[in-house]
Amino acid sequence: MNLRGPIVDVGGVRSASTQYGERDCCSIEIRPEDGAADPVSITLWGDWTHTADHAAIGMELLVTDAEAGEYRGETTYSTTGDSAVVLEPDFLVDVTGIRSWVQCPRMYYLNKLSGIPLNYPVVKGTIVHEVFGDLLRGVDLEASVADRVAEAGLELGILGYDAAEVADEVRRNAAAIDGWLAQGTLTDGDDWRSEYTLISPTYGLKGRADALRRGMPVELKTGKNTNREPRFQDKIQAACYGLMLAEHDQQPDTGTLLYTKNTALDRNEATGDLSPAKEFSIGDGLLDFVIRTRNELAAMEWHVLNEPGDQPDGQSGDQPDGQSGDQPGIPTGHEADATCQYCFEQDTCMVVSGRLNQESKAGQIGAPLPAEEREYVDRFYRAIEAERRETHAEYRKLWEQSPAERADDDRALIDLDPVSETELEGGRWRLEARKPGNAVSKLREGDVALASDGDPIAGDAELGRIRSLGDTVVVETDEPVPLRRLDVYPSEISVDRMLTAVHDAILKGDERRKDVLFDRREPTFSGPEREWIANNDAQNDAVNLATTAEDLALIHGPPGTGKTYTIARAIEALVADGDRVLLAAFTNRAVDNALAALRDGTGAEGGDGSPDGDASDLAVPDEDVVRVGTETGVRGDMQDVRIRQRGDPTDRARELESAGVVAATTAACGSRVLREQSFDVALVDEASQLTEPSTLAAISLADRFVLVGDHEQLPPVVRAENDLQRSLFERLVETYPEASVMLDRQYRMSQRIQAFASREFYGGALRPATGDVAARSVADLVDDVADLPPELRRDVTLIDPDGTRDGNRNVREAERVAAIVDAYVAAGVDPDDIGVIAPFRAQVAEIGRRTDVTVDTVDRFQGSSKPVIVVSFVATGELDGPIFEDHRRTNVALTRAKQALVLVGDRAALRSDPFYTRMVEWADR
DNA sequence: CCTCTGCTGAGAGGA
Repeated sequence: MNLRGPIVDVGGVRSASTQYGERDCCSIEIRPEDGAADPVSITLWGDWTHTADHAAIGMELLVTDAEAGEYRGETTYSTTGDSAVVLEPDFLVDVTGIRSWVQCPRMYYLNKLSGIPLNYPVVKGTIVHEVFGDLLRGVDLEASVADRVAEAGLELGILGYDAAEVADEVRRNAAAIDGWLAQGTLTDGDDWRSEYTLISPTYGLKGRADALRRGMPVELKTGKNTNREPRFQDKIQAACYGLMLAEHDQQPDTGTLLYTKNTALDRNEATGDLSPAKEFSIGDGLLDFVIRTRNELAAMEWHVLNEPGDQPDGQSGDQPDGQSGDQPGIPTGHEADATCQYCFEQDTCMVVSGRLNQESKAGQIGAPLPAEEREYVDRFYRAIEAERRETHAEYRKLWEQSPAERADDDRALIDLDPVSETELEGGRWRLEARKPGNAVSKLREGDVALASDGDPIAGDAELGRIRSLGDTVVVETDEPVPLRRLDVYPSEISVDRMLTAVHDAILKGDERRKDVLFDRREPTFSGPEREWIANNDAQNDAVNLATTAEDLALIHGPPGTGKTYTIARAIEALVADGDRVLLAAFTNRAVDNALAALRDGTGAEGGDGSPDGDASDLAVPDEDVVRVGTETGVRGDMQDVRIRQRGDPTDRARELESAGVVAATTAACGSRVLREQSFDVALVDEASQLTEPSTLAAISLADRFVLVGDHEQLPPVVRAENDLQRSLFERLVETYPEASVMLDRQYRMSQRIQAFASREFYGGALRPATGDVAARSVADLVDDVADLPPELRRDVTLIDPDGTRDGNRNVREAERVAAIVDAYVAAGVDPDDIGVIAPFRAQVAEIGRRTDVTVDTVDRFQGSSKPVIVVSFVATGELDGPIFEDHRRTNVALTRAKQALVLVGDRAALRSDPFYTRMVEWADR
């Protein structure tokens, strides 16, 4: 039987006499998650006491194949020969993490912190792996090499390599594979599968095997190994995949490692140490070792989040015993018996240890960073790791949900009806399935998703890309799978990139920059003030702030104040001054919006936000602009400036390096290619929706930076509650008010509509830009106001439909909202001019069933506007819940309207809160 | 109780 639950007590390791002789054992008490409230005792025998050494109260423990026994009238449990003991099984460790951990735990930490930079061996390795996959799929070697080298054009170009020399080297590596395959190893009976994604809920592991041959893992290594044996960490990697295959009821007993630099195929097989393929047996002992190693790693990660430890204050840093006593969860290297002298990470290791004053086996180089900077790294490291845990929770949905929960959840499409599996050119597959009824999900075209036969864990599953999501679902994969289910595949890329951004900014960052970030130095400005924008002083000030900043400038743009227009003018001005500019934002939509404004020389939304609506004469020519992003991420009309990865290395690199303006999401700023670029100025839009580390990813690439945002609108989207919730923009606006300017004239809302938001959020400073804007009224939208029902003739109105909240819906309110929309349309308002906003997706769906106009959540409405906005509040009784407590969300909802705003909600519920009471009084006036 | 977008998928090397 399997036992699982949080640990409530860990006993000491003792020796016991058994029929097999003296054996070590250790008792652990857990509170089983199912059944009785009483803790149960489990005795871990033999090598599992190693895991007991790493266990702590509060950790989750799983013991498989435990055996029940009786001791002094109580049922106790113990491990058996088949048992596995797993700590924190919900923490999904990457196989590559285990690989580096067995070399040295500190290497695991360093890889995570600093990321793997753009370098040639790694890029080449990736290409060889792709060629390997192609060969297994039957693609011609020459065609594959040419194609895969071309695909890596941009990265190779940045590294200064030319296609022919890379192709030569790849060909030599591939020849070793090809030769091995041809040697007769690939017999008729062989069944191959390339790039197999594996997730193991039992062992808390995930990863992707290069290939399976007859169910046995095959790992490709593009390096050389002249030893008779495979490298230990390589064996461990392959063994991890073997372990995870147990989840599929397969028990591989052999692993193969293919070292492609070992090209001496002509050597005698019997003596030939240089054969590329090395086999090894995967025995139970090795698998148990893998699990124990994973437990060590998972335990260390648990300590990061659950033991705050001393602040690294510079005094308690040197722990003589070699333990990272004051920084739990930060490996020192003493855990391993690796030799630092031979380690390629030795220098990095010593520098990081020196900077952060960490204990490390390799020793320290250089002076420690100031305590406040070390504290900063520590704080964000923890916050980001907490966010990683939340990502792991999303993986859990792949196996944990009951069918009913799954039907409610929108992270997967289930009960698909497979239609066809078609082989494409290059051996890939196109899977098609019919979607039942009106199933909706978070999946989007272009997303990477897990296609499966209905069971993504134990069944047949392939990672692929969604091509189409109409009535039929189309997915492209490497191997065919009966497409019955499609799941969102959670990605840790965002958290990984936040971590490297903190590393780059603090450990490698410029001192002057850090002085400003840590409030040790006031930002300065120099140079002449010029007139860039007539008729709007705040916008003009904002551009001047951006052009004269020697450190940073902050532009606070409330709703409708012409943020995008100002950004475009600021970039033009900077480019005119000879600066190279990075334009970044959190979402692809915001990047493309700002880029569009820059390219057509006006503001977005047809000049909304521009004082005169004139095109600028400084417009940046298209050939100087490059958009970095994926094909599906980038808007259609920006594809012409999107840089392709594929192509001649020299051409691609020149295209990027010669661009005066590079536009990308902050996530893309953390990519290996952009981390190699540098800019004079980084301008970040939607900065108030960015976590501090994400902002760092963009601004670390530039000497100076400009942040544009509005901290009175929506904050960053994060899963965990911690330091990531506050944006750098908000922090800096508070620290350096004199480095910021607020755009105070808005081009959207009527006087009546903007009054509440202006008073509540902007200290009354927000005002209509012109008399025409102020005078906007519902009368502008209809021939005769008398055609509207009396309550809708007002520009702002509150309607109480006397409904009842049911979960996240309110049916009666939804009906009333639909009736209001109908009344506007009947009076002659264009349905395209009406938008409906609700706090919950359930209510959005409820209203959407009753009307054809745009209905969406607040979050999705941010950044756009409509002449008529109807807001459904849903709540009755009490206004509890964070969705109402964060008033910024209400600010966004109310400020989408230009001419007419209708609030639909329960008057009594709204009056239960002072803020909403003021809103009701404003609407009723 | 909830809202939500990024990621080319992860992982690719070196005595």
